[in-house]
Amino acid sequence: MAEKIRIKDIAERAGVSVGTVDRVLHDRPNVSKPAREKVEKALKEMNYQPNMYASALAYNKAYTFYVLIPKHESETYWEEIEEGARKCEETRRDFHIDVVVRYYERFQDETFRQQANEILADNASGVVIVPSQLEVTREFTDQLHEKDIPFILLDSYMPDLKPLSFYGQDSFSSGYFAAKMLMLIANKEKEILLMRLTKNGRVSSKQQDNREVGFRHYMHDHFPEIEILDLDLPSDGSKAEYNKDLEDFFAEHPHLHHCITLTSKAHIVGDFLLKTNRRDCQIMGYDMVEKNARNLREGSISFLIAQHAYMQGYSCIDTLFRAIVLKKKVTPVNYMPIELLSKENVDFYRRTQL
Amino acid sequence: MAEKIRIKDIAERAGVSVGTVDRVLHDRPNVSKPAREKVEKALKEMNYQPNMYASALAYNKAYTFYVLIPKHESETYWEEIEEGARKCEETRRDFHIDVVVRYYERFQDETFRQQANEILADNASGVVIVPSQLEVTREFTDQLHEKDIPFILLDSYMPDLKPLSFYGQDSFSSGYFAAKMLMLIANKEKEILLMRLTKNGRVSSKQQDNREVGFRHYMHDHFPEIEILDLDLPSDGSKAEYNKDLEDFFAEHPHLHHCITLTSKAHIVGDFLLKTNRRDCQIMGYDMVEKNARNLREGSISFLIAQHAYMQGYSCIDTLFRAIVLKKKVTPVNYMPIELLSKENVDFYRRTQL
DNA sequence: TCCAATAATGTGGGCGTACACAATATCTAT
DNA sequence: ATAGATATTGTGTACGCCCACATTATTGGA
Repeated sequence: MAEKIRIKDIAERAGVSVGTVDRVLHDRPNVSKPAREKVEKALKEMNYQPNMYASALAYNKAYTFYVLIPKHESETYWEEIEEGARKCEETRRDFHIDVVVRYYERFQDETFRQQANEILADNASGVVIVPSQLEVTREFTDQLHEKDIPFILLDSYMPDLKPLSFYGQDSFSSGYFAAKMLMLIANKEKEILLMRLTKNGRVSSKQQDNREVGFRHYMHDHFPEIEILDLDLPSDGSKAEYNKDLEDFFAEHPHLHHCITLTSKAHIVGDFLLKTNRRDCQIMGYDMVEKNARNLREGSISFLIAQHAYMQGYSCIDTLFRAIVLKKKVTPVNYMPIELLSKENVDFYRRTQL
Repeated sequence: MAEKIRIKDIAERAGVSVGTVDRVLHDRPNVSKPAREKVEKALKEMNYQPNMYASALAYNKAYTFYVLIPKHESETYWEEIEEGARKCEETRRDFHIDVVVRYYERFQDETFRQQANEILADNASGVVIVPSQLEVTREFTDQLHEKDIPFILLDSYMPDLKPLSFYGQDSFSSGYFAAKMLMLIANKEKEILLMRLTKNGRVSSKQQDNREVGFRHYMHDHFPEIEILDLDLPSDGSKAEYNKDLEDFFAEHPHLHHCITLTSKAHIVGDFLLKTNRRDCQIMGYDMVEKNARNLREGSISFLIAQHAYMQGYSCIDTLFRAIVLKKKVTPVNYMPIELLSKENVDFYRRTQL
């Protein structure tokens, strides 16, 4: 059974004191070459693994991790991420981990900058960032690099910024997969609807954009003859506006039977269909938020693609923890699973396996 | 921000010594009623949460968790479970957790009994059991109850045995879901093939059996006109035997285009189809083992249903750990997600999110 | 060669908790 | 009231590691 090797055992084997072993372990100065070599040899031979709990206890140091994400309402993808992060804070409580969440307004760079500056002023131990536009995000990460503060990118991958790690879904593959699934039920159609959320005429997130590329890619390769109709809804519209837009659209296209959105707002269409009693249209969308789950169970949404938002939030904080507190190496790029949910398996989709 | 409240702080607030607080915390005798009340009041008011790492350090006690599973080869569902359990052992190493895996032969009760007895003799702190037949399993769990050794059931749920917890997939729902997915691609068929693995003419596991119930249930409800052809292969057959049986079957049924198996052996059919160059037959099966993954990527398997075997092994050990070492409450029934894998999303299926 | 400066090494206290044991306080029977 | 038993409370040490400080060895300059 795996013997517990302590620093003391290493010291004895190497014929030095625990202080010297400690210096070697932490790469601190004032160790003679022969001593260092003896210790390193003993370390390797005995396969020393530090007891991280004793270590954390002795350090007795507090860490503050900041999370910078878009402002959001309840029952959203972002909220799930936040809850996952909070859960990790709780799990690691005994290591003195504090998680502070800060919000910025999408498309308002100033709010991003302001929050970024506050985080910099507060001397964070690490940061999780849901990127805004590349340039304004870079302003922030450059300063973080300067201050040697590790950060993780969440949701949107920008390798140029050299993050410690990335968590999110491969949007292209996810859109590609979504198309495949939609075509299992819609392969006989002449036209399908792609509902998008836009802000000032632009698609409202890089994720949505990339998913669309993957989606169209699949359609082009496998079903070039199917026409993809676009319907853009304002990302900050009201229920009434949405219903009017949808009403108009469906009036124009009475033979439409399949609709997909690459956002978490499938429930807008689902509610509309239920309300107007259209039972001959199937919908597909993203994210296991409560409103979507309800539609899925009732049958007004056929498929959802989920991405373990809760787990993403959890993993980001836990990765900062492992990198900064435990000083372990971490995986630089983490694509989350692309999961298909339907009425039949949605009840087994769980927040976390732990 | 969350202030760290220590036993010492509680002692001061309650006006007693740390020893008394310790006695209250561990429900040990020799505490006067007024003292106990003062301490409990302070505990509640200050919301004391023990530092489990300091606690583990002080306990300095070793725990041995046994895992009793069927004997298996590499690249199987069982092996993944074993690896997950090992991973958890490593993660919790600093708590002195040892995981010992024992194997029994399926359908040979004697081997199960023998391993069970050894585990009992070794004084396990906790046990994870993949159940054999109900009665022989009960013999074991009765003794565990008698010795107050907690155990977790894995894969097959037997509530009568009163386990501490259960991990596994809901087999009925999983078979039901499998049928739905198969019917997305096979809804125009007159007949489909259900390939089963049997031992002495009986289906070789309770899981497989229950999945079949769910599967047939869906078919009966939604596609009663489709004929389900059975083909039973021996669970311990050779590649040559399999190929011969399949050859015979396909000769008899030249118009068969869809095949499903509710076991992890879809790759047997996949390899056969590749080898005999039959490109017009689509397969569905279970479990993300390497052989299946290869077939999936090459296109000879269309869908797999996965159940996070690795995570199941991990969670079982971690649950024993949380219950026994940390003395926390644990969830009694844990159904794992029912996940759909296809060529397009298989690369993002990950062993663990942590 | 000797002393001061510096490099190398060793030692002890503390992190929060558990538990054995020492030190009191309370009670019972004489 | 007092010895002796028992119930209650307090204290000190250990767990493995980190780090400040004390101690010892080595070096270089006069």
